[in-house]
Amino acid sequence: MPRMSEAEKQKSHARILDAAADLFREHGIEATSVSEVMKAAGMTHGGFYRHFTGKDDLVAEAFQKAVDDVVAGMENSSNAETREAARADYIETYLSPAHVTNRKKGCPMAALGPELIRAEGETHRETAEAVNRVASLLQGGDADHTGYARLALLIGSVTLARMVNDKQKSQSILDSAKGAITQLSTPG
Amino acid sequence: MPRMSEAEKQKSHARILDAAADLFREHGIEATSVSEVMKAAGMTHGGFYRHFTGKDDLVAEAFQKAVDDVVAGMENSSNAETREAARADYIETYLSPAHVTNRKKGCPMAALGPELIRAEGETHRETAEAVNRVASLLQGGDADHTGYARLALLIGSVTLARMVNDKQKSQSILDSAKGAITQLSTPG
DNA sequence: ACCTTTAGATGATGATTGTAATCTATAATA
DNA sequence: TATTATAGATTACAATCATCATCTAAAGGT
Repeated sequence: MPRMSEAEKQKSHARILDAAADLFREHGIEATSVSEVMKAAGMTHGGFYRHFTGKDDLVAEAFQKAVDDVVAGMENSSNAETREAARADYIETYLSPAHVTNRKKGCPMAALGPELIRAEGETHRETAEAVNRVASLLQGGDADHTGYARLALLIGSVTLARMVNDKQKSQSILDSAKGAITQLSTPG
Repeated sequence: MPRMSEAEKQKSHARILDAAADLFREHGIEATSVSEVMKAAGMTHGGFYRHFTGKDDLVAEAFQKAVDDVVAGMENSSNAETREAARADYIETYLSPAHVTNRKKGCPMAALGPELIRAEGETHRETAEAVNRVASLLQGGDADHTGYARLALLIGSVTLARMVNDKQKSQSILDSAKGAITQLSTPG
């Protein structure tokens, strides 16, 4: 069928990236094959290497995209009058049952964290950068240093809520996190 | 070379389990092959199925063992005069640079959480149980419901500290977690 | 002492993996 | 319009995977 316009190639590229970001978050990076990704993107595996140098390259780009989407979603939050309101919105969404269930569209750090730790090169650098980027978005002001703790609480809670696989207990975990995260802001 | 006494068989079984628990935590479950585990245990891959029905079985047993070790380590903590002191010890150890570095002997929930979420059957049940068991050990009294939040903070913080791969930032994350976890006890 | 049982070794199984060479149809260029 | 460059399809590759059949040697019961 090829060849196609430059714009269409970019569309293919984006489709591969979207499929990869979803599949990686849902089934893990190691458990997802290149051909699964390509099939989900509506292509066969052969064309993959016209877009990426290898699977590692795909992982790096897909993770970056997932993080960008999450950050963008927070920055132009619907009713983000103040930055503080946007932050509260984000936390509310993060600690929702929907986020616990919908892994493939959820936080890439929570889904892939431990797997990314073992990554090297570009992926590794991006991982570290993503942590710092999101943590700084979560902290209150310059004097506030709770960004890391907030992010840790979010990531840890969603992970635990997914591990218990019991709606009621899952909700208890989310509630516990909500209660805790408010305590972190007010200086003790 | 076989056959050996029942006691020696159990020793082999334990060696396989130890090797698996280490390798899974260090490289992940999917990324670790049965023959890698057997080689680390000092055997060839063929004998594996005399001990386990399959890899899933191994995962379940190895995870259980890792959790048991962690819990036991907390319960007979060296200077565990009060239960509260043991808890404080555990948190201190958990939020140490050594724990961040030494993945293969660290918390199995932090290392394998997202991978275990996708597990089924026995492993899945054990995962849920482990969360509840450790969370209840972490909470103060009956009136205290911060166990989940504390555990989430621990798991999330070690994960983040491992993701940044920068000693200084890693330490900042641990410090942030220590500051946060003390705030969780005192009723706001 | 003989026989049965079995832990672990050896080797083969078929499936799946990441990567690459080759093909082909078409869009861009001249 | 004829040529060229290339996105994606097809097919092939060697490696690795989990699992299993078979072989072996030695331990335990008789």
